[in-house]
Amino acid sequence: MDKLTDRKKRLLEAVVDSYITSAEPISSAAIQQGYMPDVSTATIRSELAGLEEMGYLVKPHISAGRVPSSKAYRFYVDSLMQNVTVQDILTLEEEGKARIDGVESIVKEAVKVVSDVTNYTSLMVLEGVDDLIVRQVKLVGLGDNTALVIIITDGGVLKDSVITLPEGTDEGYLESACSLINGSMAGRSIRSITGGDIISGVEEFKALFDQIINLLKQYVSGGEVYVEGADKIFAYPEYRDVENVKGFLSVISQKDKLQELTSGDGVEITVKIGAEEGVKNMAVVSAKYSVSGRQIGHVGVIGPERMDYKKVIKVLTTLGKLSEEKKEDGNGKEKAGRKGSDV
Amino acid sequence: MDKLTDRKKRLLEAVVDSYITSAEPISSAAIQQGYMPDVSTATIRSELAGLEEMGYLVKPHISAGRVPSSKAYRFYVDSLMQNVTVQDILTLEEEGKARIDGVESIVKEAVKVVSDVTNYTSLMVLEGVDDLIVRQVKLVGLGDNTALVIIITDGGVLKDSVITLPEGTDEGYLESACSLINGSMAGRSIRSITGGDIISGVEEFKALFDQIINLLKQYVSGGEVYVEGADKIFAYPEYRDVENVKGFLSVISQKDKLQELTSGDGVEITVKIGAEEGVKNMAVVSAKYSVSGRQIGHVGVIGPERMDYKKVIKVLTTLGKLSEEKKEDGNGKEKAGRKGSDV
DNA sequence: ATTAGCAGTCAAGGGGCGCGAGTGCTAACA
DNA sequence: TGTTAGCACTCGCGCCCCTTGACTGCTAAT
Repeated sequence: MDKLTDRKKRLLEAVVDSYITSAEPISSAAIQQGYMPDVSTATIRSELAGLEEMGYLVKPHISAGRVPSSKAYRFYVDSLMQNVTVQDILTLEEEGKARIDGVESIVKEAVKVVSDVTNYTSLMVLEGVDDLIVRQVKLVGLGDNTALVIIITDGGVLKDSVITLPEGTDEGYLESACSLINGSMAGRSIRSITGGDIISGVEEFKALFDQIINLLKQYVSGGEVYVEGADKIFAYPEYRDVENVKGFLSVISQKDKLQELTSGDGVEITVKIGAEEGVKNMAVVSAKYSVSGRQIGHVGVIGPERMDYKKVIKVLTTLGKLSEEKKEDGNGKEKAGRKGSDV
Repeated sequence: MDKLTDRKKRLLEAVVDSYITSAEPISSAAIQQGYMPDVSTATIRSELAGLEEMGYLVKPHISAGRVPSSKAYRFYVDSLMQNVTVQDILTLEEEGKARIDGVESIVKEAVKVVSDVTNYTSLMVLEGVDDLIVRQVKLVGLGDNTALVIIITDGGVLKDSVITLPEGTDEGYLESACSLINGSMAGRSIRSITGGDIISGVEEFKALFDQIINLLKQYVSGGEVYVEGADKIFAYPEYRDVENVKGFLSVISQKDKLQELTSGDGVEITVKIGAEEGVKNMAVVSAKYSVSGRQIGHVGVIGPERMDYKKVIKVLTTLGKLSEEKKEDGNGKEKAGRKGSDV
């Protein structure tokens, strides 16, 4: 009685499936009608009792139908994951026409699309980018002993930052500093630069080096987060209860929490379900997200535990594949040759 | 009976004041106790009846105390605004030590401080920046017929963008394009550049010009929005009701709505209260926000209609003054000379 | 192993009731 | 004329009780 028989599995899927659409406790009769017309409700009941004992199902109260536990959802998505393949490519055209505008706007568009297509609140968590290769560092004097640092990497330009220079420096100083910096940083990854083994040979530039390395460190910690469609949550009846909304809002306002939730170590798709995974009465599905073949973060969806996992996983998988394909593809619309690898 | 007598005014303020802290209907007895021990509750009642008739007060039901209407709040803040002066500078030290990191992180810090100090959800709406002066435009070739455009203005660097070049261009092309572009754009405001009167004299560079102007246009539409402390809202009992939370969440997820709500034309402090102003059961207080003497957007606070306007207005005013003072000050903490500094 | 039938359980919804907070009105008073 | 005390009235709220109906678990027969 400890093992999931085949029928129990089908039953379990039936319960989860129904509950995902109805959001109300599922009775034995309902299952019989919708899924297993050839066995009696009594049989179903006894099977359900078994599943309940195993912790897959829960009864809100003794005379109510069954509701899936987190464990049930877990089972459900796990069995779902087994046949995840790149199926019919969903109409994510929008993402296809990836704009010229640099990472930020692509990301914004993507997160919007995900939210619209799935009808859940969607997330984009950009992560620290410590494996970017620094291509070039530029210093632009701004007068008043300040200069703008522009760090160009193979993944785009790190955002603007101003540093201060020692008293009384001139353009010449900037130029020599610049070439010195490029000499020791260009071509290396951010990780290795911030690793600490880089020292300006020249005492005069030490402070400058330190400032730039600090900037880089800051970027590494990264963690921009975009949330789209937060109000979509009210489409789901569980959010008539303020407590749940509270939990939801609290999660999506904590950037670090989101970061943690969406980061599956290396896995393509991560699914976190329920309180044990830090999201009471909620679920978070997330996938790696890449632009131009480089992984820059994770896209995700957050919603009720009875999320439409099928749909969500499909959408995220598709998006993931799309964004990865670009690697081969250059960033042009035509894919002739590899004449134009990444940006 | 159509005019607000002096006593009525005091009474009105008393009601709003109490309600702001208690969130419960105010009875005549409560007012007598806390504000006017020298008149009887009966008198107060008859006065309140008058105020109610004038539309300042509302009774949830016939045997309940009074609750302020939006009109009452409006009166309240208006009378408040008359004695807004720079009072005791609040401990906004955090803002003082404005970091080196450029606008973005200053803004993030500011919005966080506002939320923490006021204990409301705070907003920062960055606006289109069409009066920035373009200082310099740089083109950095990236190979593969693409180039990075870096537009340096007196307000910082506009974000990274990649453009495509005509086939078969080389460094020389970039260089001459660059100087041509700078020749016609440097020193001018974004508004005037996008105004449309700039044309590349040379046919060869026309496409390039157009792309850059398009980029600028995009920036002008601007509208970055930061929201901090969204979950603080649950500290206030009106948000036990899901409907209100719904309204709240819906407002803070609409960037354009936030933009509209916080933009008071030229006014230092804007206060929008209630449904007539687009925020049912809520209020939004906002102020201009400047960095280094340049106005870059608006900070604001959103919360229940019975917001602690005194506190909020004080905080925002102070922050506004602080950020404007920098204009005079250079951008350093010590104001000796203009020797530079910042950090 | 499955089924029909039956008794048991309990959430949800509705009506009735008493309490108490707070009002409006009226008549008396300064 | 403005203020006050007193009183009757109103109505939301919480409480209890009841009924209904949707389920289940159990048992005995197939």
